[in-house]
Amino acid sequence: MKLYSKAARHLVAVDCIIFGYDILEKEIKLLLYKRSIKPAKGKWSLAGGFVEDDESLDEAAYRILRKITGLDSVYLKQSHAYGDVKRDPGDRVISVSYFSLIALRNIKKEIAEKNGVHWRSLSRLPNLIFDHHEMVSRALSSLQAQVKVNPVGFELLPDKFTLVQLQCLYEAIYLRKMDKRNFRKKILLMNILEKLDEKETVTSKKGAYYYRFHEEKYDKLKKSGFYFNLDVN
Amino acid sequence: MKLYSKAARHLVAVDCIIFGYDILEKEIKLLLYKRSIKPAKGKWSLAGGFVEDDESLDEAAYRILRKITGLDSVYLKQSHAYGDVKRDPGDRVISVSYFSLIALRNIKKEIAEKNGVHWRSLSRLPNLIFDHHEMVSRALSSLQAQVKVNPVGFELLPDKFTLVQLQCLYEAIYLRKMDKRNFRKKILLMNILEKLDEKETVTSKKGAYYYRFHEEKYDKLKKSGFYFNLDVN
DNA sequence: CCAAAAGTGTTCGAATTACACCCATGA
DNA sequence: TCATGGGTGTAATTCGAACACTTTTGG
Repeated sequence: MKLYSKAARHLVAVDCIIFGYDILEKEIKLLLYKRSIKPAKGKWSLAGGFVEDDESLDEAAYRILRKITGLDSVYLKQSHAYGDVKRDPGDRVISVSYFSLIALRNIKKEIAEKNGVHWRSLSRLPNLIFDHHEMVSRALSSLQAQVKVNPVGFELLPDKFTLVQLQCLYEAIYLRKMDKRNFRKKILLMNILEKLDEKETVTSKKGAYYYRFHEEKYDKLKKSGFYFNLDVN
Repeated sequence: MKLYSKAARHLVAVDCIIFGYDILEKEIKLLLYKRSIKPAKGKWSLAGGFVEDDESLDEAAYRILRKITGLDSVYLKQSHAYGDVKRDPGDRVISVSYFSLIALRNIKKEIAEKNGVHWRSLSRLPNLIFDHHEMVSRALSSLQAQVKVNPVGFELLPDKFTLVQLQCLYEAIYLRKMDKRNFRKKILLMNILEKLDEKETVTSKKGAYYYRFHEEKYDKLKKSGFYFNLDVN
């Protein structure tokens, strides 16, 4: 049905802020690519695309994410809608931003490189087109708020990770150091991690035990009124 | 410029979740109106409208708010974008929701009634069209999160208010009772309220002192690293 | 004088912070 | 054997929760 025929129609895009965590460099990275169309062709940009007639906003975001990363089931959350009339010099485009968390290693290199995408450290971003910097900083705030209150940080890590790695991830997200003993105490007391027998022996001689996020435990706890909260000095 | 000529164009609307606080009934109310166009003509709806070519999303939301309430400078914050293909049976419409806080008394009755709008208690809402219920519940969550961390609750009260009124407002937002002594202790210790000499003597014989939100104090404190936090048992 | 609402402090327990040394191991 | 990173516990403090009586005054 087309009952609103007189109203204006707009180009609507989605832009994806794709966060990854580099476990070696201990840095949050962003997936950027060099824009292939005019205007601002060749400039650094978030991954984005126009919303089609037959897809929802969420579906559009997934489509773009899948196309660029080759990944299927990833954490994806709407962040904010940007609607300034002149935000895109190419035309009036309303854009809804999404942020996504992916484990760096999972991304298929070939697909990524074929699409001309690159991981760039959050702390040394190049200039981005349009209002993409604003999108990033808003998404980072959302990310910081999210990981405090939901166990989504694990999305950025491999299945098996050490407590040191987990802490480094949180430090990278919050841009500050945390106390090792307090951090470990808090996360372990939650009882949502499973300690494995295996050790990670690359970064230290002694080796650090691997842990795994135990989703069933977490779901059960959550149902019985438990709230994840990882907020340490 | 029109550089993206091949992409699909969409109707984009904004819908406003307008919260008011009824200081007498101690209830949060929502400004609803009876839809005047097909489909769902005559059904209860949020205040909304299509985004024009020459206005941003924020501007569109302000325009609608102004038209419906006659008010100019109100608290308005983007909440979420809704993009399901079939969310509106009239046509494919992408809608960005905004929530707004206004002091009930400020609204100009004539304008409101001329527009056929009505305040409805949040706890006994009628059926709303489309996905407007979801918009409301998401906006309520945002409101709850906001008033915890920012002094925006005052937007829902008159300039002068008593501590009892402030507490009742918080209780209405959180849907639970709070401890009187702890509440007062916490808000007063923040040192962002100004106690007036005047008393409110309608609801009690003794009378309750009026307070005012002292914005300058708050701004100063905020600059020096203070964080508003009103989270009481 | 009494009903009704405003106003006021203290105690207890839990959570958060601060803090420094031993352990295991490969080179 | 020693350098490197992993792992651990306790004391002090702060913060949040629970809780009940006095005050004022109009009718």
